Amino acid sequence: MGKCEQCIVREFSAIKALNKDELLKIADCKTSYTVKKGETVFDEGDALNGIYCVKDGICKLSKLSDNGKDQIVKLVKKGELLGQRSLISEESTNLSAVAVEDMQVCFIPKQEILQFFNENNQFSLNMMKSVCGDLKDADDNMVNLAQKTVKQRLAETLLKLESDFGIHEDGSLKIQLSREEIAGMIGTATESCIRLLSEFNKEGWISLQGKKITLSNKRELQRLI
Amino acid sequence: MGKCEQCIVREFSAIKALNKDELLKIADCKTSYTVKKGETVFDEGDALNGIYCVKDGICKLSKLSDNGKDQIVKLVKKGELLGQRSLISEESTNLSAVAVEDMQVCFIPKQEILQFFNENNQFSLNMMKSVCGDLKDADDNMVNLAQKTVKQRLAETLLKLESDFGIHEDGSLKIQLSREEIAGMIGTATESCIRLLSEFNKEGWISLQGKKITLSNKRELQRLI
DNA sequence: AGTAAAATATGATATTTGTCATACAATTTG
DNA sequence: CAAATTGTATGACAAATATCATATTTTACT
Repeated sequence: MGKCEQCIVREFSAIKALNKDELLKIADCKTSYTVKKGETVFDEGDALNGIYCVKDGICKLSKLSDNGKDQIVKLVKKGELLGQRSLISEESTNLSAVAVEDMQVCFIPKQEILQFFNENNQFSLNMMKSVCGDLKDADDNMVNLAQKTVKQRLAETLLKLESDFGIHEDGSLKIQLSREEIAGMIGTATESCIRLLSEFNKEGWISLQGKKITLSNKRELQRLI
Repeated sequence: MGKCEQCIVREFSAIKALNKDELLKIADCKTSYTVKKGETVFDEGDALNGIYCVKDGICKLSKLSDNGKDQIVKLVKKGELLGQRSLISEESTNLSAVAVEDMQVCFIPKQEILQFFNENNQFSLNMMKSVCGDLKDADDNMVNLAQKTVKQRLAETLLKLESDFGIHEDGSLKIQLSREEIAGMIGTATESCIRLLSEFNKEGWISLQGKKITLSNKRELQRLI
């Protein structure tokens, strides 16, 4: 079993507030495993018995709408935690978590976390900050969905994907999402998303090579927003 | 200065975790005042030096979009706190708070709250739960904005206004919002909102008498969603 | 490699929603 | 109380977006 003390992503979440002893306690009770691209970490409505620490990879948090479409609420990357809201609220999850690329995750049982809440104020405060950050993002997203056009949202999402997840040496976005997933992020029909990507491509703002997307004119994309 | 110990809304928020002494401390440093309908509690971008406890009345939390429209993110009522996110994140507010009806609010300085975070775990936990509740609502809202039609969102909003704020003896919604505000909640143009309200009225699902709205066929409204 | 399945692309069309114009009603103000 | 302002209502039209149909390309699978 890996030592949390030496885990690279230790510093990226509320966990950074834990001391040596506390980290040893986690290392002792955690379960590490791999989640392949497309596999589910948890499903909407599941009762979680703990939280997940994402050691590597990316997953999407999404919610199935009545019309059968999956709305992506957030992309979670290396270093972040999964399932805090559900644990804190003592409710089943309201979102599904599905790997967008192969992941390594560690599951930490509920009771450990609850104990840290009681014993380590900085841990609680960090967790609060993290949830507050999510809330701010969600509010911003709401305003975008309500008030901006699909075109604007697509441009904004592309820029955000680049700044959040970076680019390959060839300049293309590191994160690879299907057209359907991108549509699910911006809240539109898959066909509309494809159509607009084609349009952006024709305008020369982006270039498409299969699934690869390269932002070739960020200034113009920015101007759209 | 009023005693927080005897305040009716004490039980409705994270504050319920505070003991007698802690309540006395708040009572000692808080500032109570009135905010008239239409007046601002704080503006987007303001740096807050504390949080507000809503003793009476309702306010809207909204964000101004680039297109000049105000998107309402949440309605805050009696008993709830205002400005927690900003305080916890140590950031300026991302939302404006404007009274929808006359309010009585108490301002509690930042340092008091931060001290409670350090000394009272249950208070921290309650606050976390409250923020998590907001996050869940925001996620649900995002999905609705992204995947449902304006008609569905209007029906849902009307039903929610009734269940959250109740009705008068004559059956009409207790909370009175302008058409523009309702439009700002569901994320649509004011004219579209007015048009749909007229349509609902003609269908006999609601009845309109001036600003008063009565839900006369909730089953049909529910069916729309 | 060859076939099936899935993802991407694009056209045609329908529907939804926004915008602009204008009228009317209600409310505020002097 | 009258005038002015603001809010509500409705029509006509334009724009944005969804839906359905159908290719085409890519990927997955023996």
